[in-house]
Amino acid sequence: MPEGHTIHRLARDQRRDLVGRPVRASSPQGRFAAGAARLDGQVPLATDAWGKHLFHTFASGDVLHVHLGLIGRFRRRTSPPPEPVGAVRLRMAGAASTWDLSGPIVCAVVTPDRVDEVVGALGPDPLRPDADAEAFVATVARRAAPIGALLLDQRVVAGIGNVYRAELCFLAGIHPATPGRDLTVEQITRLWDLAGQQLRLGVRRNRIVTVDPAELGVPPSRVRRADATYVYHRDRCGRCGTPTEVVALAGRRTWACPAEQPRPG
DNA sequence: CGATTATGATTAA
DNA sequence: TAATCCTAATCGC
Repeated sequence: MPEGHTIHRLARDQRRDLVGRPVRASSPQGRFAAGAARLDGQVPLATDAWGKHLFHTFASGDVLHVHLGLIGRFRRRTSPPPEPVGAVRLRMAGAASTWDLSGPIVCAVVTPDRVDEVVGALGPDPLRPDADAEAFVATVARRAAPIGALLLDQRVVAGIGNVYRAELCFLAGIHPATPGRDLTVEQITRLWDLAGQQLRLGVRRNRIVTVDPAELGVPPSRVRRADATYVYHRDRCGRCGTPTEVVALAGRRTWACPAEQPRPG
């Protein structure tokens, strides 16, 4: 679920649902009892996404910092909400909608200074209008690490995860093991542009569909999960049918099409 | 019903 | 590189 598109979509939806009116905060599961008690009754003024980090700034100056990690999830319910389902770390109830958070890797009340620290450690986020594309290009062009590892490194570019890294390399026709410094400026710029396009599509659809739905002849909403990517987690390339190659990069598996992403060298 | 897996990231070794 | 944390869905027996 959670790559950058998920977080930016959540920011947008939760901004509309929660900002400007007091929220009722609670921790049905109990693991965030003190934080929820502190936020209860406070008025969120702004909600912001940076890469995979989500921030809610309250009128008091308190900031709620959430990172979903691998398994974290927000579920929207109608207010007043029904009994929580599963392990709900934080429930934020607004006037018409309630958001239930489970399984986050980070859920904390922090100061604006801490926000600066977190954001300062991130590379440019293609979903932010002010993102510094040049910085991404310059970083990748100088690094010897494989592009498949650099794309997962949040200090290089913020918001890309295991699905998008595989798919972006495929869409650019680049093998993920290619060292960053062996790529041309045009190739790196192409990766940046594709990242922005794909992440924006992800925000709009609220899911990752990197295949061109026209190639499948169905609307995006009816693309099955297993068909939604060209190479990620697939045995065969979704475009040409060639058996995919599995590569371990940055400690995780990624996939490539040997026919359309020739190995470097 | 237990094991495995997952779109993440940090810490220890 | 491996262990670890968070949770829930899915898979195999």
